[in-house]
Amino acid sequence: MKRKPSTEATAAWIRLMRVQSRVLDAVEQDLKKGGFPPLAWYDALLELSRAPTGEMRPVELEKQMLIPQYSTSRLIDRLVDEGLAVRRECKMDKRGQFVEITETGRDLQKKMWGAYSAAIEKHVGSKLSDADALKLCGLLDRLGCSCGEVKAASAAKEGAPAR
Amino acid sequence: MKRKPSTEATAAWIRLMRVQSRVLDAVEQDLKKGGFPPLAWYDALLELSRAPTGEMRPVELEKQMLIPQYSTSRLIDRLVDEGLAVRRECKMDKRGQFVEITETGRDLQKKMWGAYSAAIEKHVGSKLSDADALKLCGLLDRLGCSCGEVKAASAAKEGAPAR
DNA sequence: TCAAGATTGATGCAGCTGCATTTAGTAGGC
DNA sequence: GCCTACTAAATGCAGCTGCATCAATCTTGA
Repeated sequence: MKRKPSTEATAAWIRLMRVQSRVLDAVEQDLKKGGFPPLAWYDALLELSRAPTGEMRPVELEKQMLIPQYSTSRLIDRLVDEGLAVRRECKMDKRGQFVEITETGRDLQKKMWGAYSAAIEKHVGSKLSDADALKLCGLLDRLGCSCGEVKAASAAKEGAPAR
Repeated sequence: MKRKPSTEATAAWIRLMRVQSRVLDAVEQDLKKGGFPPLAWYDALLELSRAPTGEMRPVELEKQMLIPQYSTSRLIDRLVDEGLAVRRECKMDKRGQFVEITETGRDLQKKMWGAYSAAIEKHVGSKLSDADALKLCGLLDRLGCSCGEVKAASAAKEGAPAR
């Protein structure tokens, strides 16, 4: 069971870890400089804003964002504290609730997309041709442990979820 | 300044974030199941074990691992608490110190490499041919914000640093 | 020689994560 | 109806991260 990975695989692993961390840091840093909250907030706001009614069950949000339950719970807390979302009771299921994005929340999501998209362009787009970006996608997808595909189209218009 | 990135670049960004997080999780999970400490500990032990004298200044460790100063300081605390390293005073510079890996530390590093390398093979190696792994390296390197190259050779023999 | 500035390492604080547990409500079987 | 099993969400605790700051020491230059 030992010394199995090839040097190539190991090198790919190292780069995957290093480069992701560098690029993520750079993007988060750019957002912070713009006075914006962390990326996770953006992801949540984006999901909420995409919901046809503007509201979602925490459970759904959790599935969309691929983060654990407690994490969702606390993220919602923070959004609500900042007035970016509100909790609504769920009459069909009294255990549950709905989370609805506010106008402030929608505004912030849009403003963040400006800074966020600029950061993606700066730290990814400008360093890779479209063809190479596609190649990278293809290779990365093969590593994705059967993680559902992300349609490029869905990300293109209004924002991109991370994680 | 808005809506700049191509859909290809955005898709690459999303996958970079998602896949890295999945793969890292999977590897960390495997290590945890084996009863081992987190990857960061491994990285530190590896750097220390590679030092010709078995000891390093925290500042050097910091530079090697590309983590912030306070993070190094606390990581060393934990290693020392667990008997994996010891602090030694530095006579040339009384502000500073040396950190030396213990035999226990060396043993742990070696044992961890068994589990770690198996995890790399399982989650990366087995999903990519060597040629594709190299392609992936090439593409990722272009995103690396002038981060120093990692020689494949240095990683091959005894372990691979993350981050 | 001595003050100003840089460097080394530690630490208090706040926020976030994971884990386990708790609380509350639902649903199914009998 | 009532007991059990399940699901939705919240929360207490520990550990880790980032940020700012601190104390101690070293270096430099006038």
